[in-house]
Amino acid sequence: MDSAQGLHARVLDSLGPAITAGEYPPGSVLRTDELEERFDVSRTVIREVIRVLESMHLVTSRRRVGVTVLAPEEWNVYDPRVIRWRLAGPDRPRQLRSLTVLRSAVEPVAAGLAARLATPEQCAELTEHALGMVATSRGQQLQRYLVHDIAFHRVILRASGNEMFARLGDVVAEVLTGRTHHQVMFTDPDPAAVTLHVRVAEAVRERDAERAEALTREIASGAMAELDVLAP
Amino acid sequence: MDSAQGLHARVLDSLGPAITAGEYPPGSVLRTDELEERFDVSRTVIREVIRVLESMHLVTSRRRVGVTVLAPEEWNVYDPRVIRWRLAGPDRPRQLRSLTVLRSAVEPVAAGLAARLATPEQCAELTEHALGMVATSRGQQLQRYLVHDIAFHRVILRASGNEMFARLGDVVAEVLTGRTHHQVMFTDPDPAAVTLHVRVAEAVRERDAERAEALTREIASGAMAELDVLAP
DNA sequence: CGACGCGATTAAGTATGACGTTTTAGTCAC
DNA sequence: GTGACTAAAACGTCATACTTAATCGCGTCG
Repeated sequence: MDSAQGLHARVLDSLGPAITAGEYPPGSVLRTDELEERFDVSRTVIREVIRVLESMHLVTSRRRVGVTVLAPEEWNVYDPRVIRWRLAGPDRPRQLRSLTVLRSAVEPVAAGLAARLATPEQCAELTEHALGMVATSRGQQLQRYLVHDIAFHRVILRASGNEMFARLGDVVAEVLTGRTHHQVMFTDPDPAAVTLHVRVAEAVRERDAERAEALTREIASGAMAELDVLAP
Repeated sequence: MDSAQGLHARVLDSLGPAITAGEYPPGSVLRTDELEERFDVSRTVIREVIRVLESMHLVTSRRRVGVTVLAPEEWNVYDPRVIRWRLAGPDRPRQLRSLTVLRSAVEPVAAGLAARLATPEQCAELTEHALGMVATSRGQQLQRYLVHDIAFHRVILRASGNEMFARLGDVVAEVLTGRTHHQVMFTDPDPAAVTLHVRVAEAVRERDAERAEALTREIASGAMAELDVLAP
């Protein structure tokens, strides 16, 4: 997933998760030359990493003091990398909850907008993926089901015409992927959820914003309920 | 607002807005040594700036090619700085629209959650700021009104107990501030909106989630309507 | 005895030159 | 015309020297 093509990327993908995992409690101080030695890279690389972490508000760098780890409330929790790191760490349940609540707020509104704004092509994509979900919802084809599920939600968010909603596509993908991979999900997807997706596609196709929004709200409720079962 | 305490910060606050303003169309290529000369700083500084811009997905850096400006769809539109830059540039109307739609999706849900989870202290703060809004809603006290308005929405978002909602406090503040400063708002705030805020505070205090959510939806509708008047 | 201030120290910030690495493009041979 | 090989261009990394600002401690003054 993380290609880590450069040295700084490698260091970042090591240090970032460590911070979001709470290995360095807020207020901890890191010194650049210490990190230099720890990762066996030059100062250039460390400084670039620090700058990026700083831009995520994970740390703050002050002269004569060092690089201080910030409190979680300061973090840029919308940064896709921060989300991914937290999903991979001990904060995972809490993060999943936050994201699911966010989804439950955004996706219904997005679906309503999509019903008004979706292009014929997007309607077609939506239907296609909904049917794809139906087709792969039985017989341990979770992997392929997931692809359609993600694509479906992506299209909804994109079709809403709101760039900020569209950008949440990655977040939703992360959540759905996480659900499939990390969680014990031996059983096939809930048939009710599958049906709901089909009906959302229908509502959007028929430009019925109210219904699209209401149905998506149901999907979101389902996701919340599922969360109560699977996350502490 | 931007203190720009370091060289890299200064360069960033010059290059970032230029990119989000579309001065460098997607696909444009910047070379580091060219930037070095343009800003009269060392490679160290330029490289750090590039790394941060890269982390915002504003640009991508490839060997033998240079630093390529990415398409707006790629941008991390949730990064507070990107939001600020876009609000300050020609993309402002579009950005305001996106943010207001986002608010209209999130804030009602946040208010509903706040009604269930707000601490007594937060309830008190809410009431205080609602009353503050009432007190300053007449007689050209926009500046002081704004403070209470921002604080009110911040408390709602924070009281929702969702860290991702809480993080939108800055965004809302940016939008509300922008409305007051950039727009021609000679008239006093809409009395209906003020009343709605008071009633939301009431609903939260009485733990009436449904009502808090519905009332906040009305506030959001108002903001959307106001936008139709003021943004192209 | 306490408060204020000045200097010394420390760690980040900046500059610079050298070298490595990757990717593209151009050329030459077949 | 196609292939491979080479050369150049731009970023990536390293090492080092120097600058700047913040903090700590010591000393002086009130």
